Amino acid sequence: MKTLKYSRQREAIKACLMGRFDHPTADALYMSIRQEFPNISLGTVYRNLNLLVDLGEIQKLTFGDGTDHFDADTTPHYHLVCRDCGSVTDLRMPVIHGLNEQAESHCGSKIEGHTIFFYGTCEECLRKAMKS
Amino acid sequence: MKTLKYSRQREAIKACLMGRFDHPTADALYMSIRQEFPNISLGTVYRNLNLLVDLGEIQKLTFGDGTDHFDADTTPHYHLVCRDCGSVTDLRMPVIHGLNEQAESHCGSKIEGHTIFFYGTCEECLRKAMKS
DNA sequence: TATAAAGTAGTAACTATTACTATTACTAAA
DNA sequence: TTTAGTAATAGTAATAGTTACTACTTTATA
Repeated sequence: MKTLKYSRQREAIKACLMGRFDHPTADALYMSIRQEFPNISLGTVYRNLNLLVDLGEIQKLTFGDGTDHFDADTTPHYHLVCRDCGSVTDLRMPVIHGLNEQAESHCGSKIEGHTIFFYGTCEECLRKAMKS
Repeated sequence: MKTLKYSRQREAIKACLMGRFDHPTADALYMSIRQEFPNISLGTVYRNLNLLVDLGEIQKLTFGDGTDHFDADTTPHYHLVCRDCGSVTDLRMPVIHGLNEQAESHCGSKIEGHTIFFYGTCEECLRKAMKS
């Protein structure tokens, strides 16, 4: 089996993601990290992000804007996607208790997890719309 | 403004999607429709699917397997994605009442809708796993 | 240190999707 | 019914996001 070996790039990627709460895409993260590692490769960013997802240290968010986003917070929580500006924000709402079990009771499948994405207009865009 | 004009291809795409419940991708649908329209173009399938989505006649499902799936059922319902075989099935579970409002009460945003995807193992894959 | 294995940068390749363009099909009015 | 106007199509090229490949570098171990 392949044993994981330390890499400065991977640590930087992880640290960078942990330091921001805007659920960046691989490319957005790449842009930030280039300030520290000017010639890091986009492929390295993708490879490490996927590796960290496989290790369960971060999670990938896919919701239909055409690109994957990443989140360093792996505790269960839900997201709001703004239809105006495309931003992704955490909802400070408690997770729905027993939802997997509830769904399972309606079918013969084994359910292990779920995702919820809410769609609407974020606070900032609402404020902007007010002003104009 | 552009007025919608009848097209046999669009009707066939819509009819084909309404006739199946496996939430096909654009390409899967293209394969079926080619039996009726041997030289329909994949671009035509994509364009019409997106048009039908914009008209609210079908919905697009994006959940992280890399390709979009389509569903002729636009009434609110939730989906199960099988991690084994990749199939997408409808859950016969009632929608969670007042969930958008509940989420809205936890933030200053305007929420208009949500999607839920459950992940696990579908009935068929469970059965197969039993046997082996 | 020397060696083996994992990781990287840079680039090419791939996949899903959209855009473009010349031609065809639909629709409504004459 | 023709005809004129416009939407839709087939076929192909282009794009975006992501993954794969390869020669070289870094890390871990003895």
